[in-house]
Amino acid sequence: MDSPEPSKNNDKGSSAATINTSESPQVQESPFLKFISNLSPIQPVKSCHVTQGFVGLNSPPIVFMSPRISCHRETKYLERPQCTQSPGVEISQSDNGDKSIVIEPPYDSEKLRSQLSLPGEFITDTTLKAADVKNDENTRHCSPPPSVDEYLADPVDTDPIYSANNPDVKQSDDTVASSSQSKEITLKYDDSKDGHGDKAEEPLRLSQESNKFHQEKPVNVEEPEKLEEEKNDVERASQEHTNLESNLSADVLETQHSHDSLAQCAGSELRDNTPELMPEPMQDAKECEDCDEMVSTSHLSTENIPRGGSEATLKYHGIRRRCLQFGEAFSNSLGSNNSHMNINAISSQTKMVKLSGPVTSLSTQRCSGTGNFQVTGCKPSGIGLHLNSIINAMPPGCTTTTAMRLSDGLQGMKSTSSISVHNMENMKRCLISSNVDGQSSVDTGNEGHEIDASIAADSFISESSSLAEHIASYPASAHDKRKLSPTDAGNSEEFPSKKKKKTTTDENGCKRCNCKKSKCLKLYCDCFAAGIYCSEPCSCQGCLNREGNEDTVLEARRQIESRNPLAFLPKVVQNTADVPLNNMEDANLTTPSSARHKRGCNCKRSMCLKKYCECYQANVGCSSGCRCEGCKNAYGRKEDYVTIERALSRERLSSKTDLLQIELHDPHHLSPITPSLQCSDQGKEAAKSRLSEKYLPSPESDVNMMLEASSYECQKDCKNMDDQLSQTRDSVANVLQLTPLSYPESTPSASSFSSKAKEWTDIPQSRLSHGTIHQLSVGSLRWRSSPNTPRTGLGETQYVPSLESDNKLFDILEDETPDILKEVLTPLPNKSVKANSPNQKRVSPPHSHLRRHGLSSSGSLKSGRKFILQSVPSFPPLTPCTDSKGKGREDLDNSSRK
DNA sequence: GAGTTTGAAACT
DNA sequence: CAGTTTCAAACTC
Ligand SMILES: [Zn+2]
Ligand SMILES: [Zn+2]
Ligand SMILES: [Zn+2]
Ligand SMILES: [Zn+2]
Ligand SMILES: [Zn+2]
Ligand SMILES: [Zn+2]
Repeated sequence: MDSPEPSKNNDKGSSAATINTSESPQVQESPFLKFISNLSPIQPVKSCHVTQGFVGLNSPPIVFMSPRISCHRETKYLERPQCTQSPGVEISQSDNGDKSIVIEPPYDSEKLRSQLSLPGEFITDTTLKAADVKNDENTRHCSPPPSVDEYLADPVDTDPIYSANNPDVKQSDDTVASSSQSKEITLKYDDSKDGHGDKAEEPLRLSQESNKFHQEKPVNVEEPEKLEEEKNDVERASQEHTNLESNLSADVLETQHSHDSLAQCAGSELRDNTPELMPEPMQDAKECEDCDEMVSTSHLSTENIPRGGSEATLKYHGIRRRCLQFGEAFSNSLGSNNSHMNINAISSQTKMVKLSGPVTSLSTQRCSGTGNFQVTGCKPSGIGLHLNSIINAMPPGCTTTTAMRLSDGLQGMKSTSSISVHNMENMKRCLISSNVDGQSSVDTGNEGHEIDASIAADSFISESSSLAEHIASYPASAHDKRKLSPTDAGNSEEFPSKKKKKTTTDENGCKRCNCKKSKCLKLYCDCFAAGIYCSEPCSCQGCLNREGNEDTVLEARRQIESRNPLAFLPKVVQNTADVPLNNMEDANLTTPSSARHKRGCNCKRSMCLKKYCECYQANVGCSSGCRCEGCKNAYGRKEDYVTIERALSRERLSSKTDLLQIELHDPHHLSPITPSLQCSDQGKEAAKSRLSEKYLPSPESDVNMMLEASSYECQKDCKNMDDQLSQTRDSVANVLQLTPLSYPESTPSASSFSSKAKEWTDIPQSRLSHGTIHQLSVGSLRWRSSPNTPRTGLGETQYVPSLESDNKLFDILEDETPDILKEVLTPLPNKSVKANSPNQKRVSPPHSHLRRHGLSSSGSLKSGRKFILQSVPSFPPLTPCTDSKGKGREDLDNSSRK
């Protein structure tokens, strides 16, 4: 599990810096190499993941059951908060693995594109650091800004987007450091991707090379410093952000255009996430910046700092990547196989985490031995820790975003593996921000750099099975140990400093539990449910969900799992369609829509317009699996979803063969298809976009569950990270802890989980591979073939066999659409909103964005639809997003209700 | 901050 | 599997 040997070697040499060095040397040479380098970080991880991945592949539950690797165990620890890093790592690993194994050229290109596009957005959103700003500027130059809104607009889906986009972002950030170069680099990547596109070789190369580059890029110390300064001026940044955002968005768009497929996937995610991020990020960013600065100054060298910023972005990227990866995997037969592998690994990892709960510490220690230094090792380990850390940071509230965050974190971890303290801090920041919702984007600015690499890596990893390996490696990372040792533990409740917030949301924006009777060992507890240990911010009474009680916690988990094996899996799953390169926007739209709850909600009075609704809280629309009454879910109505599914199913049936052929022959042709979006313009649009994008298939069945369990691991990592930080800077440490230092680790871990979960879901599909693939192709075909299909389909689709429910819905959908449309109409709100909601980071309701996109993007088509498991965090709450998003709908709901 | 509402989780 | 109870968050005031 510790597999990340390579990384370890690097790490051992020296902390973060060493890592960079090790990798950097080779990479720098060519732009391609840079791309690769970005990706590369993942590679090391890959190896690790792969091993794990294989182990855990098949049965997620197994993961819990068998802790193979000590490392895994470490990860198990939930420390959570810092999800960003760890997730990122895992993702990266997964990506790498994928690449190495199968690699699908198309995917890579897409991923890259998506990443690229995302970064810009993130950066803009985050407005975090100067670097970000620079990036933005760069991006501006490169690309036209038009679509910025779109990204921002879709707050909900943002998470996935981030993951996908992040990688790009990171790159951009790095480039930013260099300044102008960033654009070029991204472009280069795209080009390379495009050129190689289909070839597996490229992906592999990328991963390796990317690693080098990653290290190198991060290395750019100069930028980091700048960033720090800028961070100080966070407020300024916020102002700038707006500007940047526009710029970034433009950039992103450009990138996306180049890489249609990737961009699309990422875009959708980004949109969703970004909105969320936007709002909170500002606040978080400020805080984070302070922290970052502190950290950077004390511990991190300039290099690290930049990474930190990037880390945040990375988190998101990781998520995105996952999506992308999955999608890619689906598209390619090989990819599908790989996805399975990854998934398994993930599941195993998660399991490991649980089991390891106790064990974890040991494993982590081992890994941690390498500690910060081990790049590779750290990454993997970091992932585990990340999850925990992330979780800790964002736990309950963050839920939806958490998954994203986690993934991001993992990515970040991976990319930065070497990062050490700065990264950690960054991660935390990121986490926090991410937790908030979209806000994370603010911080992410810096993160973007890392993210790019991590993202790419993630995507690759996911495809191959590398994820597992990566994950395994995690534990090794020192982070876990440190966190654990310190104690995180305890922390939570007692520590005075941090906890201001009894309320669910942490300062960071992360939410914490307030359990009084459940001892935090039941799913009633958000922390426990998220797979993370309770921490400082928690105000729980009689809490047994602490690091020290690993055994107890594991037992509780096992019991619950025995009842419901899916209990700790990610609640939200995404169907991602492989978006054709052409329509990034569409992809974005799709992603958001695609995500849905596995179980669905059972709302009777809330109309799915308030957070009482899990779907809404997770920023996802209701689906056929929901039993809600009078659903008005702002993210998507059940009816709409149903109708779409039906239509799709019909289309599939009718045109499967045709479509398949088409896709095979001309994957790229898709473009024209936009129809669905256009058609859907009105109320139904949203639903269509979702369905179409996603794929109709019932989310549950198709979508796999993500594993959240891993969160514990993350926490450990986070703790370790925290510990380290604390050592170096007490004052800073305090701050971090309060905020959730989960640091980078936390996010990564989360991401890892999410990624894992995704993998799981994917895997089944992959196994089904042919079947799933077909679907994808079909989906794409659908769009292409019948732009109108959605509508027509809807009307006709009623038959749809697959759909269990909901013919009625179908009808209804048509009528209801207006509300949605309204939302859609208001495109800007999301953007504007994001920044604001201080209290919580709410993700602005996706609809507007999505729909906008759908409408605007017109063209997007999704060549293939894949179900991606987004790792939607088990906790939807994480995000702050809810507010903004929720508000719109809520208002409506309220009025409607009474 | 107290009190109410809500729907999931847990239990029967 | 349904019905009920328990629970903690979301929401309201
Ligand atoms: Zn609790
Ligand atoms: Zn708690
Ligand atoms: Zn607790
Ligand atoms: Zn609902
Ligand atoms: Zn629902
Ligand atoms: Zn609903």
